[in-house]
Amino acid sequence: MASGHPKPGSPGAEERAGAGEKPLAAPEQPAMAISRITARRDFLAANSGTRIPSTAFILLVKPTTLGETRAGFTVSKKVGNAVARNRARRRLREATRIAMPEAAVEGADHIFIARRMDAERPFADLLRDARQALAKAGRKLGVGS
RNA sequence: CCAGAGGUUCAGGCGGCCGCGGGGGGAAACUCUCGAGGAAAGUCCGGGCUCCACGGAUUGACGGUGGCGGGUAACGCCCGCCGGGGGUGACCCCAGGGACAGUGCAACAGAAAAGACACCGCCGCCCGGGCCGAUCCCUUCUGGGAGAGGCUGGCGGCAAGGUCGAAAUGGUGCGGCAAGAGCGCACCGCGCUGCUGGCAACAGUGGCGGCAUUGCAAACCCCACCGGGAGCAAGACCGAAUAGGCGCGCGGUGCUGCUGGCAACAGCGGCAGGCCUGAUCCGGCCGACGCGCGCGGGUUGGUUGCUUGAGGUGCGCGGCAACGCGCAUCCCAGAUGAAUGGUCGCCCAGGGGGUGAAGGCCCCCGGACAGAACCCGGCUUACAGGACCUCUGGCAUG
Repeated sequence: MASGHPKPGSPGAEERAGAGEKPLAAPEQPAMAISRITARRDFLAANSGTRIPSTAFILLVKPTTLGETRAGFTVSKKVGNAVARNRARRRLREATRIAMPEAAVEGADHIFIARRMDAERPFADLLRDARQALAKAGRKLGVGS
């Protein structure tokens, strides 16, 4: 919340707003900011996006007009019990935290749907899968648009 | 030392680096701090809390509980005790009220399964019938007759023994008898009853009775006691459009009788309908439709409820115990597409392999069940591997 937003202005200029306006990709920002998808309608909307299957997950990418890059995770009961589902979601989150700033499609929604073998796959492999899937999505959409 | 019984407890540890959620500080950069479980699980009981419903009496239905006493906010939980069963023992198991209120069921096997029976068997009598038949008599022969005895049979008595079964109409012993039998007696068991002990369940004991009284109530049932419904997606607040809606006041419903009126209709009386409970009674309330006044908003999102509580820990006191009381001290997750993760190193347990006489050394694998969702008290189920305490039986030593 209210991340970064370095204000070039003088610190003395007390400006009470700040929270309202969205920072539009400051030029000095090294990587894109990733926010989280939580609303059900956004998940449903992403169903029509580009679909990239991988070993431990399925990636859905859907460009939006919001101007921000977002990620969401879907872990159904097919994955296992509550412990297995938590673990799958956390590992996916960690992998995307590392991989997305460098490889995500800017301004698009990314949905990761966990598969059953998610929890067993070594983390290094999972991370590589995420990078490859994101790169593939970038190529597809780049060609498309 | 071996085998076993009961209980308590842990749930890998430490440290880098990069992250996540809550709270505090700060103008900011940032920083400090807290962050899953014993079952968080199943949602099977009991509560708190919230909203809804709720006039009284009687009765019924449905669900639950079931030895006694205690603990508790409460319980179907816990503790202690009683009774029954199992074990050498420590200990363990038991829905453990009622089967002379009624109905029902008791498969198979077996002679017989509920007020019953006689298959084998035991005993007595009958010798009448059938079969076999040593031997003897008659007859030329065929054949006929007598006939001890055996087998089979008939009538009656019996239920001890055998057989079947989950269960067989009390058990053991002695007497008794043709053989037997509670037929008689003693003890045990059972029923009724008195006394003593105990708050009680119940125990002990005296008298009487005779074998009466099969089992199943986790079959219906009977008895006693208990029980409103829904759940934090409860509920509250904030903000926007349309429609339905809701409350109050006034007039006011249907059928029918009489009276008045040409009629519309009016007056008086009786009956009816719906709701308040499944039923009955008492009691209460409502009204088709019209007019007037007032209120308010399904859903989605946000905020709240939301974590300080029948709370944890320590000490003391009371109690056999469950537990209670007092004092001190601590604050210990609050997410909501849902935080507690990723990775690396060392150590600790575990498994496998290699080497060695062995202590050991090296390598590989690798960490049970499982994730808070309003909060407590229980129950049940899942669980790698440990640690500790108490007790029992046996062996050895002293």
